This record gives sequence, C-alpha cells and structure tokens, in this order.
Amino acid sequence: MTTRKAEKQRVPVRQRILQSCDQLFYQQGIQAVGVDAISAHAGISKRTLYNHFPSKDALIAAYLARRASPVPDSDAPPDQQILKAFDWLGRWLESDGFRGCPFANAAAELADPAHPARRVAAAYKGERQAWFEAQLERLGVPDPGLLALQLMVLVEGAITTALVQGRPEAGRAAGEAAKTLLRAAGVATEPGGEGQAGG
Amino acid sequence: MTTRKAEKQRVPVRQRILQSCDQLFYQQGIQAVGVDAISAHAGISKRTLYNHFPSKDALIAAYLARRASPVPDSDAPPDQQILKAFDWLGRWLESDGFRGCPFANAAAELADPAHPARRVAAAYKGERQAWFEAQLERLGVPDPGLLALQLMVLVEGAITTALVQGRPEAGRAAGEAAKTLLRAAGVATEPGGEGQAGG
DNA sequence: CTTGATGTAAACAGATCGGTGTACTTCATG
DNA sequence: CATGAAGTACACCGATCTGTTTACATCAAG
Repeated sequence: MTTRKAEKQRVPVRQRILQSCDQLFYQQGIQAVGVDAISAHAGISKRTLYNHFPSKDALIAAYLARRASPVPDSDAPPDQQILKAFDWLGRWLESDGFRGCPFANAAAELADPAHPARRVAAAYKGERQAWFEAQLERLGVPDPGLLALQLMVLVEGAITTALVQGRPEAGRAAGEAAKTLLRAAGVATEPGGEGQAGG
Repeated sequence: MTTRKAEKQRVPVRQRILQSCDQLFYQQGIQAVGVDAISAHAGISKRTLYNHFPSKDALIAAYLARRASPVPDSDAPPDQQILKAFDWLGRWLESDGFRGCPFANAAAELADPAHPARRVAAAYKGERQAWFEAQLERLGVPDPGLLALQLMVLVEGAITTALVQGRPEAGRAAGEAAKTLLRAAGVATEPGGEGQAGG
C-alpha cells in the first residue's frame, strides 16, 4: 500500500499545489493567476494539477478552506482572549506580505455569491463571529450577538483600511475601539485585571 | 462651435462609457469584465472607446474617480452629520445591487499598489477620513485623529461584513458602535432626532 | 468639393485563459 | 515480466484578453 514515492515526498503533490495557490492567489489575486502559473510554481505538470482538482474554481475553494484555520480554543479569560485577537490582528496588518483578507478578497473578486469559495468565506467569517459571541456570553454582556457583530466589523474594517489606505495602525485603533465597546458593555478591561466592574 | 451632433447627445460618449463601466465593473468585478463588454454595453465601437481612454487601466481609474463623490458639506451639528453618514451606510448595505465598496474591491483585485486606480482609492478614503476628523475637531474630542480612524474602520468593516457574510445589519451595528465611541469621547449623542442639543 | 474630426464595423495580432488528449516514464505490486 | 496507478512533457482546443489596423460613413466648416 505504502509506495516509496509517498515516502520520498512526505509533503506531497496536493499540499504543494495548495501551498503554491496560497502564495500566488494571495499575493497577486485569484483572477490574475492562471493555472499554468500554479502548476509551474508547484513544480508539477498541469495534467497532474487537474488530476487532483477538477477545476480552478474547486482549487480556489480548497485554497480558502486551507486558510480557514480553526478558531483558538483557550481557557484564558474571555476578555483577554478577545484583546489578544486584536493584538494578533495588529501584528498581521504590519507584517510583510500583508495583502488584505483572503476571504474578503475572494468575495470581491468572485461576483457570484453561489461560488464555492464564497460559501467557504462566509462560513469561516461566521465561525469567527460565533467565537466572539461565545466569549461575550461567558462575559455576560447584555447583547452578545450585537457586540460580536460589532467586533467582527472592527476586525474587517481594520483589515480593509490597512489594505486600501496602507494604514496598518488601523489594527491598533480597532483594538482600542474594541476595548471601549467592551467597557461600555460592562466588561472591565483593565490590563492588570484587578478592577472588576470598576467605576 | 456647437455641432449638431453635440446637441443631439448632450450626455455623450465619454460619460456613457463611464456609466457602463460603473455597472459592469461594480457588478461583475474589474478583471471579469473585458473592454469588449464595455464597448458593447455603451453601444459604441471598441475603437471609439480607445479614442477616449488610452488603456483599460486608465478606464478603471476613471471609473473609480467618478465614484469618488465629493464629501457632503453641511452646516448641521457635526455629531448629527456623522450619525447621518452611518444611517446612509445602513441603507446602502441593504439596497439592491450592493456588492461591496468599489474602492476596496479594486484594491483587492489590483495587486499592484502603484496602480492608478489604487491611488484613486487610497486618496478617496483619505478624504472621507479627513472629513470625519474635521467633524470631530469641531466637537472638540480629545483625539480626533484616532477616533476618525476608528469611525473609518467601522464603515469599512460594515461594508465588508455585509458583502462577505451577507449581513447588511452590520451597518446598523456599526452605527451603534459609532454612537458608543462618540459617547465615550465625551460627545452627547442625543437619542431622539428631535432633541437638538437639548437639555 | 475638400478637409478633418468623429464615429462605425470588423478583421486582425499576439498572448493567455481553463481544460484535454496523448504518448512516455517510473515504480510498487501481482 | 505484466499491470496499473501516478507522474511528466507537450501539443492542442476553442475562447477570450487587450489593443491595433483597415476601410468606410457622417457631417460641420473652409
């Protein structure tokens, strides 16, 4: 069953293809990258690519699905988890090679809302928002659904602002705004964590 | 000087071209629409199109420049102007044919940050943000620059969320968040529309 | 009538697109 | 050795892309 070929390249063809998609699609855009470029970058023939994926559309969907990393599952205090998420966001916006949110970019490029990649994008964003909402429920805020949506809006807006205006400091600004919203919802966001419901 | 031709089509070729760009680029995406489709939609020959615009890239930039409507100049109270902007945002997200922000979409599609259309997009967003900042200065908030950036983030995020997740209620949520941020900055956002600087 | 600007229709260039077909190689397994 | 799965190289398909060229039509102005 185990072939020697599979031993010699333990990170095999399919994954190499998706890695190439990741770099090319994200850096240059989905529509701007042809399948020839992908197969060339992956070091395989175009025929092999089409043996693993039935079409470019399926390839795009698989590329996004691979980017949809599972939401972190920590037992830290919910408010700290939320603020950590914004810290991570800020670092991402400032990092080299940042070119916006791959899911939002796909939604911008692929006009058809029924495109498989669009479904992947919408589902992923829904998961992230549900994660926010779960943390907020644990915090006992009055309207976790609304606040989760607002935090999601802050995240998306920071990404877009960093991309369009080239202002990565939007990440930090969004984090500050999140703190303000949490505080207004009754969550004590003191860095030390001592002042519970302070004020 | 006045030709009869110019009389019979007072809204002439160039504008018709840009109107066609507006519909096609926005609804289907920039890369997905070819110049043949544009000339056909405008009812002109491709040659005429290239007599008015030197290239498709220039056409894209002109399409965005036409979308960059001047910021409203009103003498209403600044806080009401800001909230009105979010009201308008919410109605836009719910409107038929909404397909995201044309400037953000262009930034997502055109990877080269030096593309003329990218410059138009960045400049326009900068103007909107400067408008926010001007209103906030009139309100005397402590850090108008930061708050303007945060309001901008809310706007962008609501647009992206409405597009990717199909949740136009993100507009209303962003408006509520804006109210919270303003209140936290010491601006009295009277709940009713009636009470003008009441109390 | 001639000129020049502006338009049209349509063919054309040269490249690239997504996707197939075909013939050949490699190699684990029967 | 034979088979079959999986890969390669590469030509090929029809369509479409941006942009150009050619030949012709319209019409105001000298």
